[in-house]
Amino acid sequence: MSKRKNPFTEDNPNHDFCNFLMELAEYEKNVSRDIHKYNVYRKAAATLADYPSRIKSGTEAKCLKGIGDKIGKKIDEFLATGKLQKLENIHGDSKNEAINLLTRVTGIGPAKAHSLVKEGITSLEELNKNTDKLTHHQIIGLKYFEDFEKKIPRQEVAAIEKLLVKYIKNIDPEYKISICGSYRRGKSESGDIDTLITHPSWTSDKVDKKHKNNMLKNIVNVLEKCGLITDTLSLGETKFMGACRLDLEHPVRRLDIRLTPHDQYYCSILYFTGSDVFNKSMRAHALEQGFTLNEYTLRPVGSTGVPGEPVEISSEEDIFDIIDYPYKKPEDRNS
DNA sequence: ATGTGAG
DNA sequence: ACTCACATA
Repeated sequence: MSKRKNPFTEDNPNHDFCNFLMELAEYEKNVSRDIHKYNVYRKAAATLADYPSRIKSGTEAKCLKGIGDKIGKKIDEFLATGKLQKLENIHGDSKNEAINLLTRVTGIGPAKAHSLVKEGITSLEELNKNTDKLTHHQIIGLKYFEDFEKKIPRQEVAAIEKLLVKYIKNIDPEYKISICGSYRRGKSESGDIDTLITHPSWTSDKVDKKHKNNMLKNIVNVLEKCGLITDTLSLGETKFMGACRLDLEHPVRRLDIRLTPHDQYYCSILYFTGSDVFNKSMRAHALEQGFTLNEYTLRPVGSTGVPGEPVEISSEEDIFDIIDYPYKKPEDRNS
């Protein structure tokens, strides 16, 4: 997923409160470097997003978990004036605006943004003149700044998927390829392309490091040769992060490829299909049934709390069955 | 080894 | 929450 900020776009009755709380959260994380305040604001926004009716006052809000005096006051101010002075002041400060801008470049986080601003680099133009201060990842992020913020239409992801499958199966038809994320959940637009690949010959019990090493590198090499992959942000044994493009008529898109052991493929697919909220509730359900579920495996949890050996899984449905959770098609996992 | 960043 | 990759030291 891309650098998105506000998951509360739903038509919930308190969505304007959620918005300003998330703005305050971003400010605390990126500018104040205060991760605790960031978490406090996010928690408050999350509880308000869950609340089914419109909040009428700060006092009412304070009854909710995660909302205290300070946030209650802010809700009152917002109800009375339609804005927050604190936020107005933040937006009026060009240093804050610069940090918020720079942070939108992939690879630049709060720490790097601060050091750049301290050196007087506050715009993309300035950044372009100072690429010597950037890592490779950050340079690519800058190069495609506009493209990377564009949403990807579903049919374009489908076209890229077709090419990925064609080229990779051409290396070895036994590769299994699936694009997860919001695309698999049926969304009409995606932020990036999250690809999972496995091969029956590679399972987690085989610690065949050299072989594994070359598998992903080979795939990336081929995709580069045919012009689909345009840039590499990072490339390890199991994870590629980079950029691709359907053709010259289309923007450059963020592409991630993960190579997963064959016996862990379905847990990975489940995990990377999301949504985050769905994953959380499914993992919670698994725990109630005495299992622990993660990106790799489903394991029974003994009375001692120590996880046992992974359960053998041969489809996504298996996972639902074993923990007795009603099967949900990817399209129904959006919350 | 440690910090930063991504997902 | 947790893992991975990369840069720097």
